[in-house]
Amino acid sequence: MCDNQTVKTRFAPSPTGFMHIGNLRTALYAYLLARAQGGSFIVRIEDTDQERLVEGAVDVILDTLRMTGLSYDEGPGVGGPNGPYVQSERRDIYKKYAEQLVAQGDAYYCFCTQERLAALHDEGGLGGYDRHCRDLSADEVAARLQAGESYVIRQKIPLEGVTSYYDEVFGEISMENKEMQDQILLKADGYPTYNFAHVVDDHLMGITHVVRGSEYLTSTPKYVLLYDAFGWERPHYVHLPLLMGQGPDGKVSKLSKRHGAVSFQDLVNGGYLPEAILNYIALLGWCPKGTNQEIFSLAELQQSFSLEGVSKSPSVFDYEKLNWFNSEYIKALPPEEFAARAVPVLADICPAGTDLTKLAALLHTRVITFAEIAGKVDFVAERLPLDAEAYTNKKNKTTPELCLQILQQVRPLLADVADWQNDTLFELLKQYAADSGYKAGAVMWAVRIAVARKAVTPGGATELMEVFGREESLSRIDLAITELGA
RNA sequence: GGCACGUUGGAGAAGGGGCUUAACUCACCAGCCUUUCACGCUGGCAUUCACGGGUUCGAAUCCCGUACGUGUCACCA
Repeated sequence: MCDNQTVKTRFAPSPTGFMHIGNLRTALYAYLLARAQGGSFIVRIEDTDQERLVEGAVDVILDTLRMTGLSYDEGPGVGGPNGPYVQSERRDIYKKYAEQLVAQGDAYYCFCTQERLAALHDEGGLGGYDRHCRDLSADEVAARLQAGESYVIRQKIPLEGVTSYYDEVFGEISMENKEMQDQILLKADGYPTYNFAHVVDDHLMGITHVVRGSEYLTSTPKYVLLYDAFGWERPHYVHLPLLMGQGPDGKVSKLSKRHGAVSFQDLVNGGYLPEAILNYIALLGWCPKGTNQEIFSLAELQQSFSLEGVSKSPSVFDYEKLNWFNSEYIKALPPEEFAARAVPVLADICPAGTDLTKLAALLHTRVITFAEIAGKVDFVAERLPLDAEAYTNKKNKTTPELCLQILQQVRPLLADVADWQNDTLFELLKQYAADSGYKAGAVMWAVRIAVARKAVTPGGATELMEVFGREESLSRIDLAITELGA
């Protein structure tokens, strides 16, 4: 074990084009584990699958880390003493180590064709590779290599015995060697597989804690065998419970696209704040000790994070709870900041003369995501078609007829208001209600419906009039009177 | 199918032999506040910890089995 070293973790994503939320959480935990103890955190790009390369995918990953504040000490863009940090640029390294393993007798050349492998799979089913080339003679191997035959290098797994390792969250994990395949280390195209490359790199880069999803829990014995074969010190393993999604049928499975927006960028585009997303996923599979706190900044997470709080059981990603976090973060935004983000959106859809700052203020406590804004102010952007029945309200006992009357009486009063402000308007209507004997609620209802032309609005009658401004407000009331009168 | 891991309310979860008549949060429901909605506030929401045995004076907590779920068995990571 390596207790005296400082912790060094890594995030090693494949550039697949988007940042899966589960991946982000893995990155977060790896980051937190290192930072909580003053250790370092590095990023490595695992692009050994040439067929799955996606243009610009690395930038997506790096942008996400930047937006979430997960800073790294070594990696693409920042460099470091253990580079390069992109696996496709390290091919010579893997080849060298793979050959070393062959020389030691812990790996072997395999010349089996893909067709043979496929046939094996078709007939036998679940047996896997039959180790056909495991015991080829040295001469035969040399000859076939000489002849230029295509080959891969496979790991020579012991036929008997048990391999176990200790996982920091799941505990002791044991696996019978006979359950393991002689997995491919080096592919025919010269690239290493994940199974091999990550072991070599983690060792060379000095990684002390391997943090990754629990889908690797049962393949880790194979990796441990590799460390042992090289005589390298094994790292600590930290497998994280899976992130699940719940389908419409109620069934849960590994969170994937069929469950909706599952990438960081999808969520951001959906109006979620990076801090809210990060905060939420931090709590999926981890719970702080001795506190019920739920709102955490990245800095606070760094302070509180520890492995003991990591759970073993998978957790279901819940958009409702994410919504709650997001609305909390939005409410916590200073008004100016909220306005700075909302006003540009509003400016695009609202007519000139609208008080956008006031509108933004009304929206501040009523919005769950920024993406919702447009839908909430549609009534400002245009005069919505309005059914007279909208004037009927049970609680305030209003009817279209009553509202017409109120509007007709209130309209000249409003026209005389010099100071077109919420407070002034509100006092005026209240006074009118007192004078006329109508319930204040009824008056407000009539005016609000007339002005907004919508049943549910962000803000009350006079708040909305302030947003609309005098001219538009009176004009809308006139329209309402005409419509109700007809 | 083999192997591995998991199982506390609709979701996230605390609790890890007596302090639990099982915290807290989301969702949901009811009420209050109120210029609709939202915000905010108050209260409700598992007599029970997948099930069955066992250990113990005592179990959600320890042991065994069963069921269910998920993951994994690629020249993908």
